[in-house]
Amino acid sequence: MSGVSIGEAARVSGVKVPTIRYYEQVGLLIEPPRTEGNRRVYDQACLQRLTFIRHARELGFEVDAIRTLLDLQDNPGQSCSPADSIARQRLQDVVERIERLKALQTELERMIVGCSHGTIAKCRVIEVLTDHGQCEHPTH
Amino acid sequence: MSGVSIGEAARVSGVKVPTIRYYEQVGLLIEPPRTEGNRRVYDQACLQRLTFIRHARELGFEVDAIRTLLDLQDNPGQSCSPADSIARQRLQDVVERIERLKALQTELERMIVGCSHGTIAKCRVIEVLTDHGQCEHPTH
DNA sequence: CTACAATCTCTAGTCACTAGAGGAGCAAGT
DNA sequence: ACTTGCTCCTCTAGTGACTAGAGATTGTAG
Repeated sequence: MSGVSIGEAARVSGVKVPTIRYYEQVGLLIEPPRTEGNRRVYDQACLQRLTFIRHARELGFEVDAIRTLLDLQDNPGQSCSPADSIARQRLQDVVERIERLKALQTELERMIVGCSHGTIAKCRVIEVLTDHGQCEHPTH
Repeated sequence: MSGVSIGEAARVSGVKVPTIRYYEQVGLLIEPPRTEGNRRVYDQACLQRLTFIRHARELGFEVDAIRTLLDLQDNPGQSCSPADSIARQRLQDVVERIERLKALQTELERMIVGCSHGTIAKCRVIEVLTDHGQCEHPTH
């Protein structure tokens, strides 16, 4: 017992049905056993794995990184430093992205606040986009 | 005079050569005139348009939004409120993304700090990913 | 028995490029 | 004139992580 259909697996894990099939296709999930009628049957371990994947994806880990993390999870005796470094790499990524987005936020706000809501001819939004010299952030 | 090659246009605008051709293909740029030897020739207006596109892309506007912004720029008599609302939409997007990334940052930091650098069996990174209940942020 | 939902496989589409093949044009040096 | 090497041309296919849809089959509730 305790085998569930793909639909049920989707409901439980929060991963959509086609996405589950996709994960199987790209090798994140091993091919599950089938019923006589050729339907996939998922057991508890598989469901956990799915939840793991969903969670990791939500944290922005790439599928490739997740593959490595899953490999590590499957071999609990190893050093966890690869997992640690993947997570650190991801954190650095996130921090950098936040920085860049904050710069964008500033610039967008300047554009919008400066707009006097008249015609395009005097639109600050268009103007800033046209003339890059008006940017305060030299990052781009 | 004043017509430049695609390579020169790329250098001036900061948009790569294949990307320029791509923009032409998807209709952001009109097809430029050609030399006898079939090479594209860009004039000043085209270069400005390219810079406009690059800048807008750097601010994260989608190609579709840029199409609209370019249309607006071409008709300067109109109200600028569509441009304004595209920019506001984009700003909201950015702000939301920052929020989400900050939550991720927190969670990644908790994962990493909690890791005692032993084996996978005790790895906090893997543990948190496996057991979603350990998340503080209920957003996912 | 008959709807209807859920599942199956397969292909193609998304976005904004990027990479590469295979060929032609062009400018400078020998 | 010739060669070297750069730029340019078109075209197709690949990226990541799915998503959408067609068309067929299976399972289930009334």
